[in-house]
Amino acid sequence: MSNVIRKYYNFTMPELPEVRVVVKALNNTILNKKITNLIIYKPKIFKEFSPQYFISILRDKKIEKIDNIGKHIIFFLSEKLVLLSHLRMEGKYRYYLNPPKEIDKHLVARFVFSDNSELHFLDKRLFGTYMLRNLENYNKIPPISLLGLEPKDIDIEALFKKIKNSKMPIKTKLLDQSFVAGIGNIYADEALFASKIHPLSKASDLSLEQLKDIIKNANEIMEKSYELGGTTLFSYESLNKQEGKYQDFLNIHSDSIKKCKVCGQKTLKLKVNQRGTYVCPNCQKVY
DNA sequence: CCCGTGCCCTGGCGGC
DNA sequence: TGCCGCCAGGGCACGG
Repeated sequence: MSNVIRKYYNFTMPELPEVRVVVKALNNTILNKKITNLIIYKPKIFKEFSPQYFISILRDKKIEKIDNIGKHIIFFLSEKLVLLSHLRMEGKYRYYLNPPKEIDKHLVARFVFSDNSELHFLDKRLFGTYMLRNLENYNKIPPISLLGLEPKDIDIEALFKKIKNSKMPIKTKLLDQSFVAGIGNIYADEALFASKIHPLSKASDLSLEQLKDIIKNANEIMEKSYELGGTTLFSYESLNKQEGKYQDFLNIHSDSIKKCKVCGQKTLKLKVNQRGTYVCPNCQKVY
């Protein structure tokens, strides 16, 4: 089988539970603080406007609320300003009451607050993004307007209509944020494993019941992960390096899981849509 | 419209 | 030990 990958890597990125953990921590930390300065070290991730514009418009704004839609972190600021933050693979936040003098080499930007505490954004690969929006338009234009609903909110019947004619593998659909928001590579694998459905199953070949099962499992798995502080492998950390505990509960998406926890047979690592994909070929059937 | 491919970016790893 | 080149991936642009 040509799509069996023999090299093993352990990478993970923040998905919906991890983003929710970060948002919760931010709400507990920087709410109502006023930004007095923004210091940008890596301008590349500030999109659509110049870094200077970000600095000038964010200065003196108060952080009124932080929320997320799918994997996007949304900072609601005073004067109807909205700042979108996407962590992508390796973006992370750290908060300092007393900021260190030494600058981390991966430091992208420092938000300096009026009490002299600071929120730092770090990103090893500079895949993260910042975008500016306002309260009126932030959910009416991309990227937020393109997002589907999160598994907990989604209408399964409507979702089923979308895959009726889709020849794509079900895993590819689960990773499509306009189909369902928040599922990434780990939880797509975990949800499909829990549902005993092979990731390469053609989306149109699944029944309504099977789709219902996948979304229900995805929601339950991500909810449990959120309660445990998310999955920490290598790349992800919540605010201030706090680690999640869900990695202990992963059933398939890990290089260290060599044998299926259910049937004991050897697990496989495949590529689906360019994404590393873990599967139990015995438990997970191709439809 | 739907789908597949390639790009972005750089740390870390395999290979020598 | 050190250096080189490849690989990881979420979202988007682009082309068929």
